[in-house]
Amino acid sequence: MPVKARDRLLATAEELFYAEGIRAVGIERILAESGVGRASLYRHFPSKDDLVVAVLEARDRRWRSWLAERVEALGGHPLAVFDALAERFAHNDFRGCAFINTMIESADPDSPAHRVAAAHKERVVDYLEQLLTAAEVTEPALQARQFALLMDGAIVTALRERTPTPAARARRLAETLLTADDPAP
Amino acid sequence: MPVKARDRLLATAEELFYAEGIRAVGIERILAESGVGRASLYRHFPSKDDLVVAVLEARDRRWRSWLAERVEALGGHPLAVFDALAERFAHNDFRGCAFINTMIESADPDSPAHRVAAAHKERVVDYLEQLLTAAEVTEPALQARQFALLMDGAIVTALRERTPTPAARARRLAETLLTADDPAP
DNA sequence: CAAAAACGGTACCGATCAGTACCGTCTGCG
DNA sequence: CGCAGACGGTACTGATCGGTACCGTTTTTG
Repeated sequence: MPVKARDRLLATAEELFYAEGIRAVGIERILAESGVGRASLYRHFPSKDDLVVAVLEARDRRWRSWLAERVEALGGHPLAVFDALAERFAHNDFRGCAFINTMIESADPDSPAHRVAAAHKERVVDYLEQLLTAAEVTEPALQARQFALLMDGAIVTALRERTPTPAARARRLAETLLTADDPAP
Repeated sequence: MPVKARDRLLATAEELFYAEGIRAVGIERILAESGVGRASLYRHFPSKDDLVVAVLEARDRRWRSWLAERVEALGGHPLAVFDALAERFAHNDFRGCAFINTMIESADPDSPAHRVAAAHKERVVDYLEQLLTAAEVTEPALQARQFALLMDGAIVTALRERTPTPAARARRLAETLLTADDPAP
């Protein structure tokens, strides 16, 4: 057990929160499955909410760097984000977007968890805008939001249908978007 | 108090579940805000899960008949579904799609609530296919799933951005979809 | 009109929730 | 080597969870 208690807590909490939901997972479960003592948890995180925020912030960083890495590896084209999504949808432990799930579960928009989740999505939109600007697309800011809408639609649909195909379908939609708006009026 | 206890329970539970989430709302809250006695609740619904299912089934019927009515009133064109969505997004008590929220909150795909929510989405896809078939679109079955993806994407985005604009943006995406695939190879 | 069903209110159940306090032990570092 | 901080384990708190049992009253209905 070379890993520190704090890291084990974050890893266990992230796994359980993603798989079953934040509200559905009690402190007891996290303590049992991580092997961390009760006092140690509250020494690192004053409350469950603080643990939730820490988990989401870590996941935000990891998820976005993963996306950038995959897009890079697939050629750097904006459409590659949908190929990256398809990879994630294929995992059988896929359970949608942790940040969408958090915004839905933590209904209050002013709650810390909700804010962190919303901030993540904005950062993703910013990244998409960078990609689209680099690809010399017209109106990259607007197109980035269209891409984000397609990504979230694909994620929710994949969660519902339990297949990776929505990624390919969203990609086709994004293609028609780019080709249709290329010759601007 | 002309309304029966059962109806008041369904109405109160639906409102609270939608606004704050199923898990976040306890039986106590529903009893207090509906003015129904404890025994009466368990006489009509053996458990909270049964109440949840009954609420979702009622909402499914009402939501789909509302959509059909709005689309009819807006001319019957498939794209009208996005105009209907825009109306819903404008309400300040909009909190996304109750069925998406339920599938996320009730993570287990085999749970009764999750199944009812998934069944609702399938019925919406069926309705979209009818609309697209009537509009003589090529491959209506596939296009219906594309429309559903765009609807869910718009709903999640509207929840995130807290504006009705994602409906218009999803509609534009659907338009390019229809015009691009009209002249099939 | 009277029997029956539906009703609202209250007390209670065991289980679980997040969080606190204190314990003895282990470990890394000066 | 010694000690300070990090650690795991246990016992406990008050609050709340879903659910049961029983109360007397109101409303419906045959």
